Amino acid sequence: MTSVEQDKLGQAFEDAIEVLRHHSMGHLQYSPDYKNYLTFINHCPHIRGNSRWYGVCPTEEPIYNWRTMINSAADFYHEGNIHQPLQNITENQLAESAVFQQKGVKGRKKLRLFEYLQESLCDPEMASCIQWVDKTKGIFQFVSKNKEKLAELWGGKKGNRKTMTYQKMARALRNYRRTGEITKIRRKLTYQFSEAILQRLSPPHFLGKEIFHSQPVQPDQEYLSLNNWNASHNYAYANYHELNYLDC
DNA sequence: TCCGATGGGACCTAAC
DNA sequence: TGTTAGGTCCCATCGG
Repeated sequence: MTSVEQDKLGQAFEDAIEVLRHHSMGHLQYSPDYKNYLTFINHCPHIRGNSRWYGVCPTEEPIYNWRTMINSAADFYHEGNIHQPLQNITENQLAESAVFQQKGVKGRKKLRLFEYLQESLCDPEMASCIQWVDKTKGIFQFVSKNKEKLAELWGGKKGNRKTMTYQKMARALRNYRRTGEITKIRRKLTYQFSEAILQRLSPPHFLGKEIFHSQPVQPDQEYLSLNNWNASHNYAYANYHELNYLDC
């Protein structure tokens, strides 16, 4: 890495720290700085293992659901409203954006399956259908007894003609393997979100700081630690192209 | 052996 | 009109 690149890297990280300071002060904003932070963290896994930076991460959960925030903020970001502080957004706006209003709203993204699963995982009422196995690693499991119910709700949300079944939903999940967004764990009804998806849908501190640790993969480990995800799947998420010049 | 879970090919649909 | 994401159908294999 050249000195110029090092300077850019340092500046990016300083920006990231500044964003986290804003978060810890309760001034939650989705800004390009925060996006840069996500980009930076994703590209520089060695930084994650540096306990020096843990101190800047707030431990308490924010008032708003972080995933909803990110979804909403992403919409505003894409729509060019990046300078609008999130605290100025009404709860209705947040809810509307989180659901993504898949039909008839121009510019809204369709609700994707992994987003629906994330929503369900954060919904206590859905705990009988789907549960976290290891939230920090993004591993979740369908509840055998009620997995069909979850599938039906997903089908209903999509407005499918026919009843969605777990089998069909699992088929859709398998398609995520091609992109690396979700992989199947060699355990019954168990899947794992990719690091990119987790970081897109939730900020690191919301998932717990374990996400930053470099955990050695045990030979008998059935799932990948998040820090080994990219190495295993060579998956470059589209949002992270900005800092490609930084050779972390 | 049974049955649920899993895997995948092929094609279709709808939104963008 | 092409691409993307997901739905649908169907069949094979695996494992408890």
